[in-house]
Amino acid sequence: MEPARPSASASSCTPPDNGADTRLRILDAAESLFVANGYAATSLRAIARDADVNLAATHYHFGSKEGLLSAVLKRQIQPINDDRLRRINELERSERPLTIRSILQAFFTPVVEGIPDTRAPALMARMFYEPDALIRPLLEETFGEVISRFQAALSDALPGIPFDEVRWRFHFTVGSMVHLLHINAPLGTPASRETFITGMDRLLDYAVAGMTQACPENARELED
Amino acid sequence: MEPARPSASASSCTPPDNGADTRLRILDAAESLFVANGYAATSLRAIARDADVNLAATHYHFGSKEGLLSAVLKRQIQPINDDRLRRINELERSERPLTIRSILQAFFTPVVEGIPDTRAPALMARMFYEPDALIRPLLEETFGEVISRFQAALSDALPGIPFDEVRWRFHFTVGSMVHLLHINAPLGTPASRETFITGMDRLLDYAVAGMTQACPENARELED
DNA sequence: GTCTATATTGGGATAGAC
DNA sequence: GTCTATCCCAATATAGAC
Repeated sequence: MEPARPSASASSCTPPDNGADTRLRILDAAESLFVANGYAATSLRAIARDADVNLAATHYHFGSKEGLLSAVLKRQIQPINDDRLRRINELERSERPLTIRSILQAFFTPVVEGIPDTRAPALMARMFYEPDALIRPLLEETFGEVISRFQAALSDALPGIPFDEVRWRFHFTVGSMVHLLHINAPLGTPASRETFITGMDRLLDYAVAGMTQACPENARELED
Repeated sequence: MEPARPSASASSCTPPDNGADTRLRILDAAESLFVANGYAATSLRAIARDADVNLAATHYHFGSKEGLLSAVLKRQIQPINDDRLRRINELERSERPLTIRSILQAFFTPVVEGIPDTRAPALMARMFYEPDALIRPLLEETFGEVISRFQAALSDALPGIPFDEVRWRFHFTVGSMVHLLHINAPLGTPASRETFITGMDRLLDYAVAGMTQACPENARELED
C-alpha cells in the first residue's frame, strides 16, 4: 500500500516520509486508541493496523506497549505542564500577591490552547484514572511538580486558610477539570471546540468560587 | 479445598453455603478486581481464582463477563441512587424552597453511608470513566434519572440562574465528587474512612460555594 | 528499518461427565 | 450446580530474512 519514496528525496530535506514517519504514525494511532478504549483494551495489533505499519515496527520503535504509552504521554502532557509552570513563574515575577483567578487561569489555559494539538485534553482525561499500575508512576512523575507548585501558589494567595484546606479545595478543582475533559472527549470524539471553551470558562468561575469560599472579596480581584 | 456441606443443612434455613454462596463469592471477587484493575484488565480466570470457584461457574451464573459486570454494578450502585431519589423526594415534601446545601447533601450522603457496604464508592469511581463501550449504556441507565432529577431540584432552588448554567455547575460538582472517590480508593485500598468523611464534608462546602456563586446569601441557609 | 513467521501465553466461552 | 477438559482466538514479543 505504501509506495517507496524516490531515493532522491532521502536526503535531510523537508519531506520526512521514509523512516521517522513510521514512528509518528504509530504515536498518532496509539494516542487515538488509548483515548477511545483505554490502555488495557487497546492492542498493539490494532495500533499497527490503524497506523498502517507492521506489528513488529511497534516493538522496534518503542520496545514494548508500556514504552509506547510512555512516549504518547510525554509527547502530549509534558508540554501542557511545562506551559503551566512557565505561566505561574512569570505570574509571580510580575505581580504579588496573586489572585486565585489568575493562578487558576495559569492552570487551565494551557489545557485549552491545544498544545501541541487538540487531542491532548482527551488523552489527559483518559489517562488520569487509568487503573493500570504502570501508569501511576508515570502520572505522578508527570503531574507531581505542577500540583505542588500550584498548591503553594494558592496557599500564598489564601493567607487565612490552612494549607490542608487549600489542598482539598484544589483537589476538587482538579476533579472538576478532569470531569470536563472527559465529557467533551469521552469516546474519541473530536471535542467540539466551542462547547469545550464554554465549559472551561464556566469552570473557572466555579473553581474560583469554591477556592475562595468565605472570602468572596478575593473572588473577582482580577475582573477589571 | 471446599468441603461438601452436610445434607442436613441443605434445607431452606439460614446457612446458605451450598449453592447461592458461589454466586456471592464471584460477585465479591469480581468487584474487588474491577475496582483494582479495571474491567478490561480483569480476567474471568482471575475472578474465579480469587473467588475459589471454577471458571465455568462464572459463565453458569452470569452468562458472560459483561453480565457479571452488570450484576456487580447493579448490586452496589443502584441502592445508592435509590437512596438519593428517596431523599430528594422526601425533602421536597417537607420543605420548600430547598436550599442548595440540603439538595447536595441528599446527593452526597448516600455515597458516604456505605450502602450496602464500603466498597461501593470505590466501584462507583472506577466505573465512572471506564472506556469500555459496553459500560456507557449501563451507566446512563443507572445515573440518568438521578442526574436529571437533581438538576431540576437545583434549578428550582436557583431561580435567577439559567438552567444551562445550573447544569454546568452540577457537572463540575459531580466531577469533584468522583475525583474524591478516586483518591480515597485508587487501587483497591480500603479507603480510610475518616479521611473520606473529612473529604466529603469539605466537598459539600466547596460545591455549595460553586453552585451558589454570585448569590452567597443562599450558601448557608441551612446552617442553623 | 521493515517485513514474515512464529513462539508463548492467556483470554472468553462451551461441551459433557458427574 | 459444579467440575474437567478443550475449542478457538487474540495477545505480546521475538527471530531472522531482506
